[in-house]
Amino acid sequence: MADGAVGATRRKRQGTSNGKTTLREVAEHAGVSPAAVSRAFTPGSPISDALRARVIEAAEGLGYRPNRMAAGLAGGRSGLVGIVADGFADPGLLDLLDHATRAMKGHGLIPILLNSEGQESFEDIQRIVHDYGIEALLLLSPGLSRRFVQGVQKSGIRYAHAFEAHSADPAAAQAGVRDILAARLAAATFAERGYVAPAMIAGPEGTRHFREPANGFTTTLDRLGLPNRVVHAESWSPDAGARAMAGLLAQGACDAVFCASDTLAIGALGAVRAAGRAVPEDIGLIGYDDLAASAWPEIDLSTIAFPRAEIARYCVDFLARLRDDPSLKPEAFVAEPLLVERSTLRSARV
Amino acid sequence: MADGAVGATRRKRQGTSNGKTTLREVAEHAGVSPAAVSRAFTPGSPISDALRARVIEAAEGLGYRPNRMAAGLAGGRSGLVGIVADGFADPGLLDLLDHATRAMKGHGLIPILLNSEGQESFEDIQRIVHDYGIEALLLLSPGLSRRFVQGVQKSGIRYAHAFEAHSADPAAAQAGVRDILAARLAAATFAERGYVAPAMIAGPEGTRHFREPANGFTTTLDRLGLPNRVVHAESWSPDAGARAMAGLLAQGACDAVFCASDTLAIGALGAVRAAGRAVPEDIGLIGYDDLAASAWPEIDLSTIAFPRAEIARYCVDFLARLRDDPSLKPEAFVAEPLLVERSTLRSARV
DNA sequence: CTGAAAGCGCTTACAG
DNA sequence: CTGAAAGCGCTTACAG
Repeated sequence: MADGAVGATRRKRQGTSNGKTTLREVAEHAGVSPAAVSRAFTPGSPISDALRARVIEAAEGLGYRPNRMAAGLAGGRSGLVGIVADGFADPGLLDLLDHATRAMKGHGLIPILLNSEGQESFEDIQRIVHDYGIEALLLLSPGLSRRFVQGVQKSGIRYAHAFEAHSADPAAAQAGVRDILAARLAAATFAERGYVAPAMIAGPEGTRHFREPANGFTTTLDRLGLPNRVVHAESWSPDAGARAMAGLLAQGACDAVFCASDTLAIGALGAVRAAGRAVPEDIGLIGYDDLAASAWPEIDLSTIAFPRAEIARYCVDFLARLRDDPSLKPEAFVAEPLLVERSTLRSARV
Repeated sequence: MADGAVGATRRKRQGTSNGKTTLREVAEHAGVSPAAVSRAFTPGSPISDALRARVIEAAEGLGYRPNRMAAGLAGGRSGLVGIVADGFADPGLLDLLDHATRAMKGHGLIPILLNSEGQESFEDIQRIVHDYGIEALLLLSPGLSRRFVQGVQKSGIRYAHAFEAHSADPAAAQAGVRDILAARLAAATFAERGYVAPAMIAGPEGTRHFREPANGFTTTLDRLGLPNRVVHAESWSPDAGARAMAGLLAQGACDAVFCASDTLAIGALGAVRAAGRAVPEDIGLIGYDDLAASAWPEIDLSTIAFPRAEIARYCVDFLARLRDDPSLKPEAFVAEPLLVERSTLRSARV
């Protein structure tokens, strides 16, 4: 019967049915068991090609789509992955979000956006993961505390981590540029361009990305016999960058500044100009991120690229593979820091 | 018994249980029916204060949290709302996302990020809504086609729409600035500042935001007896803005330009300077959005504000109210366009 | 490879 | 107000 009359149920219920075809109806129309329908839609399930074909045909005829919530409940595979993000003032996040969501779509994964701005503790996130049967977490947040990351680690929740890249024996899947290498590159570049007193504006204290790049920066410069110093910005905003730069300028004695992010560098750039100093002659500037805005002619910032597209894709692909093979070992994708040459750096001495 | 032994089930299953307490266990510990536990957690359910208190106590003791997936399946209230977004190159979206997700958290709603960039048809979105029992849609996308919006409308899916604001008899909940008023304000401002040949760089043809602002712009200028013209950018990117501006400049005969977005205006600004013309003396510029970047000293763009925080919050709050009262009628929140005065406009004639 | 059955963790008409 | 029961739409050991 084409009208799909289902065995009389005692009462009409609302549920999420939404007037949509259910697995049971497909089973009846195809003349198979419900289990067969389920198997037909589950890759790797034990089912013959013939049976599967029959099911698929009936399903298409009825416009059937498995209800993922029910599948998640029954089988634990909701297809939901939580994107933990903060730093909503940094356009780089938007880019990451764009790439990550596109990659997820390719894997049939659905992104839940977990805004961890402010003091979202790991426990809060963990609760949501439980409440919704979220399968994995994608950490897209540079501002995550060590405590948070350790919490995720211990919880056993699957995850991948952008903004983290320790090539040796990673504790979890991660992808990123190694901050220390970026900092070394910046330091070496300043030296090569003839700057003699480089400084660094690092991110706010307490961030996981603070110590490593600062070390890379000072160590390299020490080795080259150049003076150097590191100050912190109070946040990642351009304003914070401008204030830090103003402070550096007030103390004199610096002619090049590496900023831990492009947002910081953009603020610093404004501060340098406001102080009547010339970029890149008086002051050289290197950012870190290569935001779209950094390429605008008004900004035109020399910076170290952070390959957001590759990193987002790598993390999502890893999560998708992990889903098919839970025994997968953590891996790291380490991108090389790359200098994007624009106008805030003197050219190399010839 | 504190160990919560549950009646012997025939087999161990994995499910999403995750080792977490279930409703049944709470019921047993509290010595009440499962229904009572469910009711205790559902505002407005028929349950005595005494019973509820007893349940809540047991629940807290066990660290119980209702599984939202199961609740969604059984009751149709998943708490999931889909954010339909595109334009991931525009930082304004990130801002909107930030405000919307924060507002949702306040209502216990969870955001699913639906990236509609490219050609995501309404049918695709509808499928996801079904698959996951998404309760409502928040349209945060300026680039949605009329077809898409009509599809949502007809589908009966609940939604709220940012970037839309027709005060009279709204067909659905919407919030935004009326483009036509923004365009009129820009036109009037140019006239007041003594510009004599204003032009407008509108968004790409085909966008829902094209015709209305263009009309507002030209009509106002016609009435004031000033020449005017409208060109389209090929996209919303700064590059597209720069190309449109270059085109305008090449033809001469314009001394002020209203851009349909700040991203466009930022590109236009670069093009004006690249052509060796002075802003705001030779060419006045007004953008639309008031992005964070527009306030950077290097940009310092005069623009018409789009109150993203209020708009995002309004939409989310509406969705939350609609959830509690499905009979709620659609409403519109119309924000007044407001000129943010910066350096790309001559000052008023004295 | 298949099907019947139990179960995932909740909700809600129904009958007190 | 309460509880027993049926149901939401799927999955997966179990026993062929």
